[in-house]
Amino acid sequence: MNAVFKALSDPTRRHVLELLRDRPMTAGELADHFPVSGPTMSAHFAVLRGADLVDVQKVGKTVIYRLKLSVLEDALLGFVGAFSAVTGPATPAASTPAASIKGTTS
Amino acid sequence: MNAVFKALSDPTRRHVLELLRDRPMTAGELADHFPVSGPTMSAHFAVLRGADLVDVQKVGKTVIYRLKLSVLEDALLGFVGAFSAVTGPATPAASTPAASIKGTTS
DNA sequence: ACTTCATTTCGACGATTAGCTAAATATCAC
DNA sequence: GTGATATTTAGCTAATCGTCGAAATGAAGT
Repeated sequence: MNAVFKALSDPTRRHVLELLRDRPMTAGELADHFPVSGPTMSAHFAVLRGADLVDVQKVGKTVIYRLKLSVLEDALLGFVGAFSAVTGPATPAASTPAASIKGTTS
Repeated sequence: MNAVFKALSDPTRRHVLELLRDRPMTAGELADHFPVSGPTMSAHFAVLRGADLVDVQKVGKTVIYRLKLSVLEDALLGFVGAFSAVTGPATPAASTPAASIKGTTS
Protein backbone atom coordinates (compact mmCIF):
# COMPACT_ATOMS: atom_id res chain seq x y z
CA MET A 1 0.00 0.00 0.00
CA ASN A 2 2.90 2.23 0.66
CA ALA A 3 4.04 1.61 -2.89
CA VAL A 4 0.67 2.74 -4.18
CA PHE A 5 0.80 6.04 -2.33
CA LYS A 6 4.38 6.48 -3.41
CA ALA A 7 3.38 5.91 -7.02
CA LEU A 8 0.47 8.30 -6.66
CA SER A 9 2.67 11.07 -5.31
CA ASP A 10 3.82 12.03 -8.79
CA PRO A 11 1.49 14.03 -11.06
CA THR A 12 2.77 12.35 -14.21
CA ARG A 13 2.02 8.92 -12.84
CA ARG A 14 -1.43 9.95 -11.69
CA HIS A 15 -2.09 11.29 -15.15
CA VAL A 16 -0.93 8.03 -16.69
CA LEU A 17 -3.45 6.18 -14.56
CA GLU A 18 -6.17 8.57 -15.67
CA LEU A 19 -5.31 7.92 -19.29
CA LEU A 20 -5.40 4.21 -18.59
CA ARG A 21 -8.80 4.62 -17.03
CA ASP A 22 -10.40 4.99 -20.46
CA ARG A 23 -8.53 2.29 -22.29
CA PRO A 24 -5.37 0.24 -22.24
CA MET A 25 -2.54 1.96 -24.03
CA THR A 26 0.94 1.17 -25.21
CA ALA A 27 3.99 2.69 -23.58
CA GLY A 28 4.63 4.93 -26.57
CA GLU A 29 1.03 6.01 -26.78
CA LEU A 30 1.11 7.03 -23.13
CA ALA A 31 4.46 8.71 -23.52
CA ASP A 32 3.08 10.90 -26.31
CA HIS A 33 0.94 12.67 -23.73
CA PHE A 34 3.90 13.92 -21.76
CA PRO A 35 6.79 16.29 -22.47
CA VAL A 36 9.41 14.00 -21.02
CA SER A 37 11.78 11.51 -22.57
CA GLY A 38 10.98 7.88 -23.23
CA PRO A 39 13.34 6.55 -20.59
CA THR A 40 11.79 8.86 -18.03
CA MET A 41 8.35 7.54 -18.88
CA SER A 42 9.70 4.02 -18.71
CA ALA A 43 10.87 4.73 -15.19
CA HIS A 44 7.41 5.96 -14.27
CA PHE A 45 5.93 2.80 -15.71
CA ALA A 46 8.31 0.77 -13.58
CA VAL A 47 7.07 2.53 -10.47
CA LEU A 48 3.47 1.85 -11.42
CA ARG A 49 4.34 -1.80 -12.02
CA GLY A 50 6.11 -1.92 -8.67
CA ALA A 51 2.92 -0.71 -7.02
CA ASP A 52 1.00 -3.33 -8.97
CA LEU A 53 -1.21 -0.60 -10.35
CA VAL A 54 -0.88 -1.74 -13.93
CA ASP A 55 -0.85 -4.93 -15.91
CA VAL A 56 1.69 -5.38 -18.63
CA GLN A 57 1.21 -7.27 -21.85
CA LYS A 58 3.81 -7.51 -24.50
CA VAL A 59 2.38 -7.55 -27.99
CA GLY A 60 4.83 -7.58 -30.82
CA LYS A 61 7.21 -4.75 -30.34
CA THR A 62 4.86 -2.79 -28.19
CA VAL A 63 3.95 -3.07 -24.54
CA ILE A 64 0.37 -2.58 -23.52
CA TYR A 65 -0.34 -1.12 -20.11
CA ARG A 66 -3.65 -1.77 -18.46
CA LEU A 67 -4.98 -0.24 -15.25
CA LYS A 68 -5.58 -2.51 -12.28
CA LEU A 69 -8.51 -0.66 -10.87
CA SER A 70 -9.04 -2.92 -7.89
CA VAL A 71 -5.57 -2.25 -6.55
CA LEU A 72 -6.09 1.48 -6.84
CA GLU A 73 -9.45 1.23 -5.13
CA ASP A 74 -8.31 -1.07 -2.38
CA ALA A 75 -5.53 1.27 -1.38
CA LEU A 76 -7.35 4.57 -1.61
CA LEU A 77 -10.78 3.52 -0.48
CA GLY A 78 -9.27 1.35 2.20
CA PHE A 79 -7.37 4.29 3.56
CA VAL A 80 -10.16 6.84 3.33
CA GLY A 81 -12.58 4.24 4.57
CA ALA A 82 -10.77 4.04 7.84
CA PHE A 83 -11.63 7.70 8.32
CA SER A 84 -15.10 8.25 7.03
CA ALA A 85 -16.68 4.78 7.05
CA VAL A 86 -19.04 5.68 4.23
CA THR A 87 -16.38 4.81 1.76
CA GLY A 88 -15.42 1.97 4.02
CA PRO A 89 -13.64 -1.35 3.46
CA ALA A 90 -16.67 -3.25 2.17
CA THR A 91 -19.53 -0.85 2.22
CA PRO A 92 -20.01 0.82 -1.17
CA ALA A 93 -23.41 2.27 -0.43
CA ALA A 94 -23.50 3.09 3.22
CA SER A 95 -25.98 5.43 4.80
CA THR A 96 -23.70 7.61 6.86
CA PRO A 97 -22.82 10.77 4.99
CA ALA A 98 -19.24 11.76 5.18
CA ALA A 99 -20.32 15.21 6.22
CA SER A 100 -21.46 13.95 9.57
CA ILE A 101 -17.96 13.25 10.70
CA LYS A 102 -16.61 16.25 12.42
CA GLY A 103 -13.72 17.21 14.60
CA THR A 104 -14.27 15.35 17.80
CA THR A 105 -15.25 17.41 20.74
CA SER A 106 -14.21 14.80 23.25
CA MET B 1 -4.47 18.12 -4.61
CA ASN B 2 -0.93 17.39 -5.56
CA ALA B 3 0.12 18.51 -2.11
CA VAL B 4 -2.28 16.06 -0.55
CA PHE B 5 -0.89 13.11 -2.47
CA LYS B 6 2.60 14.30 -1.71
CA ALA B 7 1.78 14.46 1.98
CA LEU B 8 0.20 11.03 1.83
CA SER B 9 3.27 9.47 0.25
CA ASP B 10 5.02 9.18 3.60
CA PRO B 11 4.00 6.43 6.05
CA THR B 12 4.70 8.55 9.09
CA ARG B 13 2.40 11.30 7.85
CA ARG B 14 -0.33 8.85 6.99
CA HIS B 15 -0.05 7.44 10.48
CA VAL B 16 -0.29 10.90 11.96
CA LEU B 17 -3.54 11.42 10.10
CA GLU B 18 -4.83 8.12 11.40
CA LEU B 19 -4.03 9.16 14.94
CA LEU B 20 -5.79 12.45 14.31
CA ARG B 21 -8.81 10.57 13.05
CA ASP B 22 -9.73 9.62 16.60
CA ARG B 23 -9.09 12.91 18.29
CA PRO B 24 -7.14 16.13 18.00
CA MET B 25 -3.69 15.85 19.50
CA THR B 26 -0.81 18.09 20.40
CA ALA B 27 2.45 17.99 18.47
CA GLY B 28 4.25 16.33 21.34
CA GLU B 29 1.51 13.81 21.87
CA LEU B 30 1.69 12.84 18.23
CA ALA B 31 5.46 12.77 18.28
CA ASP B 32 5.40 10.26 21.12
CA HIS B 33 4.03 7.70 18.71
CA PHE B 34 7.07 7.80 16.46
CA PRO B 35 10.72 6.93 16.87
CA VAL B 36 11.95 10.08 15.19
CA SER B 37 13.19 13.40 16.55
CA GLY B 38 11.02 16.39 17.32
CA PRO B 39 12.32 18.48 14.45
CA THR B 40 11.60 15.64 12.06
CA MET B 41 8.04 15.41 13.30
CA SER B 42 7.71 19.16 13.05
CA ALA B 43 8.75 18.91 9.41
CA HIS B 44 6.09 16.29 8.81
CA PHE B 45 3.52 18.54 10.43
CA ALA B 46 4.58 21.34 8.13
CA VAL B 47 3.94 19.16 5.10
CA LEU B 48 0.50 18.24 6.42
CA ARG B 49 -0.24 21.91 7.00
CA GLY B 50 0.98 22.69 3.51
CA ALA B 51 -1.51 20.20 2.13
CA ASP B 52 -4.20 21.78 4.30
CA LEU B 53 -4.87 18.39 5.82
CA VAL B 54 -4.75 19.66 9.39
CA ASP B 55 -5.93 22.58 11.42
CA VAL B 56 -3.60 24.15 13.91
CA GLN B 57 -4.54 25.72 17.18
CA LYS B 58 -2.05 27.14 19.58
CA VAL B 59 -3.02 26.65 23.21
CA GLY B 60 -0.56 27.85 25.77
CA LYS B 61 2.76 26.33 24.97
CA THR B 62 1.28 23.44 23.06
CA VAL B 63 0.00 23.20 19.52
CA ILE B 64 -3.10 21.20 18.81
CA TYR B 65 -3.43 19.48 15.47
CA ARG B 66 -6.83 18.58 14.14
CA LEU B 67 -7.65 16.55 11.03
CA LYS B 68 -9.44 18.26 8.17
CA LEU B 69 -11.40 15.28 6.96
CA SER B 70 -13.10 17.00 4.07
CA VAL B 71 -9.83 17.90 2.45
CA LEU B 72 -8.66 14.31 2.70
CA GLU B 73 -11.92 13.06 1.29
CA ASP B 74 -12.14 15.56 -1.51
CA ALA B 75 -8.71 14.64 -2.77
CA LEU B 76 -8.88 10.87 -2.44
CA LEU B 77 -12.53 10.27 -3.24
CA GLY B 78 -12.35 12.81 -6.00
CA PHE B 79 -9.45 11.00 -7.57
CA VAL B 80 -10.81 7.49 -7.17
CA GLY B 81 -14.21 8.70 -8.18
CA ALA B 82 -12.92 9.59 -11.58
CA PHE B 83 -12.07 5.95 -12.08
CA SER B 84 -14.90 3.94 -10.68
CA ALA B 85 -18.41 5.23 -11.09
CA VAL B 86 -19.55 3.39 -7.97
CA THR B 87 -17.29 5.35 -5.73
CA GLY B 88 -17.45 8.52 -7.67
CA PRO B 89 -19.87 11.06 -9.11
CA ALA B 90 -23.02 9.70 -7.55
CA THR B 91 -23.27 6.91 -5.05
CA PRO B 92 -26.43 4.89 -5.74
CA ALA B 93 -27.93 5.14 -2.31
CA ALA B 94 -26.07 7.91 -0.59
CA SER B 95 -24.71 11.23 -1.65
CA THR B 96 -21.67 12.47 0.14
CA PRO B 97 -20.47 16.01 -0.36
CA ALA B 98 -17.01 14.75 -1.03
CA ALA B 99 -18.18 12.30 -3.62
CA SER B 100 -20.12 14.74 -5.69
CA ILE B 101 -17.18 15.87 -7.64
CA LYS B 102 -15.75 14.73 -10.89
CA GLY B 103 -16.81 15.18 -14.37
CA THR B 104 -14.38 14.58 -17.10
CA THR B 105 -10.75 14.54 -16.37
CA SER B 106 -7.95 15.14 -18.82
C1' DA C 1 14.39 37.92 35.38
C1' DC C 2 15.35 33.16 35.08
C1' DT C 3 14.21 28.56 34.19
C1' DT C 4 11.54 25.00 32.11
C1' DC C 5 8.75 23.00 28.69
C1' DA C 6 6.74 22.63 23.80
C1' DT C 7 7.54 23.44 19.31
C1' DT C 8 9.71 25.28 15.33
C1' DT C 9 13.67 27.02 12.54
C1' DC C 10 18.36 26.47 10.94
C1' DG C 11 22.03 24.15 8.69
C1' DA C 12 23.86 20.02 7.32
C1' DC C 13 23.96 15.16 5.91
C1' DG C 14 22.90 10.79 3.23
C1' DA C 15 19.25 8.68 0.51
C1' DT C 16 15.94 8.88 -2.90
C1' DT C 17 13.94 10.67 -7.13
C1' DA C 18 12.93 12.64 -11.70
C1' DG C 19 15.18 13.92 -15.43
C1' DC C 20 18.54 13.39 -19.31
C1' DT C 21 21.61 11.01 -23.16
C1' DA C 22 23.52 6.96 -24.92
C1' DA C 23 23.42 2.18 -25.37
C1' DA C 24 21.16 -2.31 -25.08
C1' DT C 25 17.32 -5.49 -26.11
C1' DA C 26 13.49 -7.22 -28.69
C1' DT C 27 10.50 -7.54 -32.60
C1' DC C 28 9.09 -6.78 -37.07
C1' DA C 29 9.82 -5.96 -42.26
C1' DC C 30 12.82 -6.44 -45.88
C1' DG D 1 21.35 -10.61 -41.82
C1' DT D 2 20.25 -5.43 -42.08
C1' DG D 3 17.56 -1.74 -40.83
C1' DA D 4 13.79 0.46 -38.51
C1' DT D 5 10.79 0.81 -34.48
C1' DA D 6 9.42 0.25 -29.45
C1' DT D 7 10.84 -0.06 -24.97
C1' DT D 8 14.01 -0.74 -21.31
C1' DT D 9 18.61 -0.53 -19.00
C1' DA D 10 22.79 1.94 -17.68
C1' DG D 11 25.09 5.80 -16.06
C1' DC D 12 24.91 10.36 -14.73
C1' DT D 13 23.28 14.98 -12.63
C1' DA D 14 20.39 18.07 -10.02
C1' DA D 15 16.75 18.58 -6.98
C1' DT D 16 14.00 16.99 -3.29
C1' DC D 17 13.33 14.46 1.02
C1' DG D 18 13.68 12.53 5.63
C1' DT D 19 16.57 12.84 9.20
C1' DC D 20 19.50 14.79 12.77
C1' DG D 21 21.60 18.09 16.55
C1' DA D 22 21.83 22.75 17.90
C1' DA D 23 19.78 26.96 18.37
C1' DA D 24 15.71 30.03 18.38
C1' DT D 25 10.95 31.19 19.72
C1' DG D 26 7.12 31.44 22.85
C1' DA D 27 4.52 30.69 26.86
C1' DA D 28 4.15 29.45 31.49
C1' DG D 29 5.87 28.94 36.46
C1' DT D 30 9.02 30.23 40.00
